[in-house]
Amino acid sequence: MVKLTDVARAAGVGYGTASRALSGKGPVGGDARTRVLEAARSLGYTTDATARALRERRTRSVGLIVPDMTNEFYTASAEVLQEVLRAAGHHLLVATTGNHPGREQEALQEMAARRVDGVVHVPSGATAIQPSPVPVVELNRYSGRNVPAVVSDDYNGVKELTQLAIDAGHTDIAAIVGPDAYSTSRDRLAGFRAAAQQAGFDENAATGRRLRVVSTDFTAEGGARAMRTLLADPPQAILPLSSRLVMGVLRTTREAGISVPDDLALAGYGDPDWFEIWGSGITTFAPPLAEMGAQAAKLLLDLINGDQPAPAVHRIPGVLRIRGTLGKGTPAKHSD
Amino acid sequence: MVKLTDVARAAGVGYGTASRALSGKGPVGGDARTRVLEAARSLGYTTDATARALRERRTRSVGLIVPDMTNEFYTASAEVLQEVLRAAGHHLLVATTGNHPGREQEALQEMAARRVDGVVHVPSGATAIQPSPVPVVELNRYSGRNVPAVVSDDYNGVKELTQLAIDAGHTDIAAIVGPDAYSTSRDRLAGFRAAAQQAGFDENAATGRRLRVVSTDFTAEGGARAMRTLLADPPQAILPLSSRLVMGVLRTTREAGISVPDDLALAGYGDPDWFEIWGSGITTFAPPLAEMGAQAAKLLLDLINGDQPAPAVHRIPGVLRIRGTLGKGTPAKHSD
DNA sequence: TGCAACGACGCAAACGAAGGCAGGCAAACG
DNA sequence: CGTTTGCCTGCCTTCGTTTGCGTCGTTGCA
Repeated sequence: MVKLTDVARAAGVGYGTASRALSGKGPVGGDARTRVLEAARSLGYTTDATARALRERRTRSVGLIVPDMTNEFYTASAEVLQEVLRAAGHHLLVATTGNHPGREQEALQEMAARRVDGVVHVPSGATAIQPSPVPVVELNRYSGRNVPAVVSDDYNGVKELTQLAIDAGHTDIAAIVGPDAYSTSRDRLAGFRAAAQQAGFDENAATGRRLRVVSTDFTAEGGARAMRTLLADPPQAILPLSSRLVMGVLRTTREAGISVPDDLALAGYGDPDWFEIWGSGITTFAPPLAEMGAQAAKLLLDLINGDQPAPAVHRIPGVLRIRGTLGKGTPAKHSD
Repeated sequence: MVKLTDVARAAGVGYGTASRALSGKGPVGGDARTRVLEAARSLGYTTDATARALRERRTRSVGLIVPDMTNEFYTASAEVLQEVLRAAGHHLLVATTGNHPGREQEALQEMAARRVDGVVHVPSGATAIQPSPVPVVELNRYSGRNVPAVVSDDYNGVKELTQLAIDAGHTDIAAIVGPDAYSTSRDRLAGFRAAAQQAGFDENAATGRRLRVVSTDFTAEGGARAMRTLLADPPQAILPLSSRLVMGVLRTTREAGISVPDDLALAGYGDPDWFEIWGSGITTFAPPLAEMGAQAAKLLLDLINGDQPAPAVHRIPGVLRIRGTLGKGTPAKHSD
């Protein structure tokens, strides 16, 4: 691997001069500059990022810690996050946790050991995670630690979505949510409850309007299981509040021969591209994944540059996609 | 940030001893060892990976270069790739190219500059990419350069898939493929042609059995466009040979009010989870994405360890998923 | 023509860890 | 009791880059 001293020797200058010529900082004669540049080009010199990182005390890299890389919910944000960071000269070090607090802690330590300039982190709910010595921005979920977070405005999104189901005339609505440990579960559930209770729904159907909540894990299998238990006394409308839960619910209805929306209305969460072409189209709340990624990147860059943004939860509004799965009574407003 | 000399001072030993105690290499007294370990623990010492990388001339990190992070086709491999590499003590540096040869070249250089120990690369078809000074394994596609590659056995997979369509009784079959620059397009197309021609299909329907091929780009929009042009003279069966092309085709048939499989039989490629629950289930060839990721990781680890595997294309067999979209004539064999 | 000032450039130190080398001390053996 | 052996240990150097400092030469102004 050709190094700076090789370039300097080839150009007939000291290595300090070569360094300055390459980096563009500090005064260097036009003649020497062109000789250095030419030598570097012809030798195929590329500056050693490990040595530079040691000297400069920064790596121009940031860590991304997500539960897994196959979930569009994370990768859609990650894609634009990566784009924004790359434009700012940073590269991405990725680790997955599978939602295990142990691996999450491990990943955080590994990132710190590698001296990344910052970390974007989808936190599990674990409270035992130790504070990181590098700037951290939370994405998708917030942990409650004193760290800025960028999330979707799930409370209002799911509230509106629920209102949509109510407006469609359904009087027996069930929501399926993920584990309470995740802020996403809590926010979505709160939005659901707010809309339903405001419309007079309660658990006992005292008013003739009934709401139910089933909690499971955030997987298709969890959704399928939850739906199966619901089958004993099926609601009129089901709200699986994550795209994987939607998947699970649809597997179960399919097996059970239940037609959506004819036998059961459905409104989902998330907007993977197949929602549009499934049956009559799945009505859903689409979180602003791209904007969230961009926002998280910007926040982290600010942090890296020494600015101290208030550690707050940034809730970005998403959009309702009104399609066919809520049945005939669905109003056409809000659609885009 | 606490460093080795801090630990050594706290433990009352020289920093060489501290280094040996921490790394476990070289003789160190039991007493000194425990003092060093204790000091490191209480100070929260974590060895500086940048300094270590400079000295050891390896980073314990590998680069992953993919077109984009939102495509399940890449992330499903990446997930297990990451798993295997992590188990071997390597971490992942990720770059996306958007299939731009320029950004691909740039990413390769960046990886080299960061002195990654190796690179896993989904190559675009560009021939102008310069050889990398670090070990490279190609994934999903092969470029023809002298580099080991791990791909799905698309030729045989698509050949069998096509045979399935033929066995179902369809006599007018069209395939939609991606750009010829990608090995995936060429292999899938070759498999399609092999099966069709062997069964007496040709472009002119001279034998009463007609095959058509439409080439477009590997996006849903490309698939939708291709399907729209096909609508002027619709085939009996359509084979969009990537999951995104399937998505595009289904968008068009939906808009046009064409029922799949009643009006048009379909067999796809890839197996995103929604294929199972779309309509009667999408019959498809599922490439072994997880195995490919694992295999690529193992190959790269061998390369890093100095072994020199023959630079060959490893084709891993996938599996046919026989579901409902090929229509009534579909035989039940081969299913799993 | 002399002096000052500034641009250009070489040399050296530092970033933090790892490993070679040599010295010291204790135990074991003659 | 002396010597050797071998483990333990501390110090020095190295990895490749950036940057501060000192020096030299040139130029401009009086």
